[in-house]
Amino acid sequence: MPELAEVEFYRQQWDPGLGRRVRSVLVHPRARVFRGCAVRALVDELAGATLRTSAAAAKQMLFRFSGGRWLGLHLGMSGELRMETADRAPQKHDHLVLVQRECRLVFSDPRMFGRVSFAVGSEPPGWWTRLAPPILSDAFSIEAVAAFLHRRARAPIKAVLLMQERFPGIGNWMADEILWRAAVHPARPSGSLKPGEVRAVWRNCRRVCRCALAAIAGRGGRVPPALNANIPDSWLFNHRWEDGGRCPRTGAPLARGVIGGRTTCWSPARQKL
DNA sequence: CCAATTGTTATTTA
DNA sequence: ATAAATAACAATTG
Repeated sequence: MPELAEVEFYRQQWDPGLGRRVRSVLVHPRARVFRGCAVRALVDELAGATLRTSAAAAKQMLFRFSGGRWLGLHLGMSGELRMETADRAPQKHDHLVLVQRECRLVFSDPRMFGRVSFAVGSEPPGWWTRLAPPILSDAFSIEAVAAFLHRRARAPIKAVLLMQERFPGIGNWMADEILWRAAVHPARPSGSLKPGEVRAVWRNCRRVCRCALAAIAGRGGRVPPALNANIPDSWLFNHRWEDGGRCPRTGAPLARGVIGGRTTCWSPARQKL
């Protein structure tokens, strides 16, 4: 599930643990989410460390602890972060639990497409610093987008929007939302977009990221009651899975199909091939 | 039993 | 050789 704004939402779930010491670490060490991770070192090094800061970028999260310890988390398809009371025992899919005095910080992921990583050092790990420039940064320029679409000219625009090396944090629903707003059919070859359409895609990448962060991750620490409770019905988001769903702008029926290997929803009335 | 799922990556195909 | 398409990963739900 988690894309850019959901990842930021889940990052905030661990905020109650900031500035507090980790007393012990509970893991399911054989779980797939630990592939490539030194679980033993993670458990030994995080026990006794204090959670200092956290950050989210793209679909990644990075938690910095005292002593130059870094915990990286990716939520995959079904991951989530929760804060639980101190006495609550880990559930079946709770692969990593940081036990603090007042609460427990839980990473849970039933399908285990997510990932845990751990590193020690004075600088953030390379996988973090090498992430593509954020869509809401100046580096995400229309020129960079146009060049990227040109290089992937034969691939459907829907598939290209899912490429994290240029569109960090965009996932299936955000890609559909962007193309719907830009009035571009998801199956269009990227190289066939006219300059005005490239501009519309670029602009709506930024707009959807900004609006999704405001609606899902909240502002100034105000956390929404439920993950997607604040998404307006004027978005495609609330209609894309409805049976007989209709385009909020035209009222015409929505279409669904597999494009770029992913289930895709679009409004044929707005988005023409 | 079959098909579906808001992600990523290795492998195969063109 | 490169880019695009496909399969695979795992668990759960309808």
